[in-house]
Amino acid sequence: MDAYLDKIDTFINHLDLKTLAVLESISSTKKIKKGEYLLQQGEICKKSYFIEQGIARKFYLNDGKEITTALYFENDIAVSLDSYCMQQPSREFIQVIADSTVSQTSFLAFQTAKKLFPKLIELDLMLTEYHAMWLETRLFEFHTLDATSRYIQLLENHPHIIKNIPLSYIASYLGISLETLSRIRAKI
Amino acid sequence: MDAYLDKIDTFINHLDLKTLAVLESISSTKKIKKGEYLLQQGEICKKSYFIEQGIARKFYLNDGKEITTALYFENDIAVSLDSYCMQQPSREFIQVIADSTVSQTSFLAFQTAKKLFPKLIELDLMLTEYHAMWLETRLFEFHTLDATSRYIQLLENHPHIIKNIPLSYIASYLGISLETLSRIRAKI
DNA sequence: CGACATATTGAGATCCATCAACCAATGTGG
DNA sequence: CCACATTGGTTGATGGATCTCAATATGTCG
Repeated sequence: MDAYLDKIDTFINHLDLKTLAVLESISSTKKIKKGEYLLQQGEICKKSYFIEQGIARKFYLNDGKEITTALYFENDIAVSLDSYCMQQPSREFIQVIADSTVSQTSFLAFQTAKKLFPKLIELDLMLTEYHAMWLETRLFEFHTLDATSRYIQLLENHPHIIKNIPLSYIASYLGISLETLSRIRAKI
Repeated sequence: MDAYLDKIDTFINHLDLKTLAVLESISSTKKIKKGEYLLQQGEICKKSYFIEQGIARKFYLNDGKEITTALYFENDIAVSLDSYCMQQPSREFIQVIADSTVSQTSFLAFQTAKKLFPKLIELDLMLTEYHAMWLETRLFEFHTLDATSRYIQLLENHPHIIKNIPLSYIASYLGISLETLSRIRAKI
């Protein structure tokens, strides 16, 4: 799947200057402090957030408990997919959990830009495909791996996660309790 | 999310005649007998399969056990996403589990057609977005619901499934054992 | 230092998988 | 048409993985 990221990268680097300029013009960089929210539950996700630097997480509330569904690092794009695609209120929160710099792009501006610069539709498609493949990988892990294996998998693929993120977020991202994760770590 | 399907439907119905004709020309309808495979593990997924009539499932082998990852009915599109997008060997099988009629579209032909008829890229994007949202829903269920709730959820959203599909497939689709599913059914 | 978030550890309960036996329906070859 | 295999489903007993509740540490930051 990294190959696909490369493909996307190459695609962007080969965009004509006008298209690149438009992309630039509809994005703006912003510094966000740890703990602040990019998106609140109930809001419509009107922007996509490219993490230039820092960490963010996406989560929702279930019976008052926070369930972390995604963790974002440098070069990841954070959106609440259904809210973004359908422009409906979001069930999810997106929160920055370390001081960060994000480049945000308005959904509407991007829609307009896509009409004028069709290459951007292709880009959107590739990004969405990548995200869908990532979701399938994650489902695969829930389907086949037990808690310990899921954690090891995470360790191997994203070693930086453990150093920077509270265990409680990681545990809920893995779909296990904080205590179980702690025990898993003690055992390894 | 049904609203999004409607949107896609509307989009297709408003395509210009030429684009529709191209879409038609690169697709072909085929009858498939129960048990036959649309895609085998190791093959590259070179086609997408629109189920006009019948039932199919997607699964992979894990330690020799079949894990069903998707169930397809009328109007669903079956592909092995990563194999299709990246044109790499598939980990998954796609098997027809009832006599079916499918309309298959070649990946390559579709790629070519998209170059000539950009509306098709938009269509592809919408379909991919829909699929990604579906995956998120499924992940949500694995994350928050226990076996019984997942089954009930399935019952409510897809009552036709239970009538037509062996319990063993449903169980593995839900990520539980056949026996557990049987007990859940007895209890409800 | 005190306060509050973060992490570890223990004990008991619960969910679910596994193994194994069994039943019912369907189909197949002789 | 019968004997038997095959497939799909149920049921019981047991063990393991993981959750929950609760107590106790270990930060970390004003």
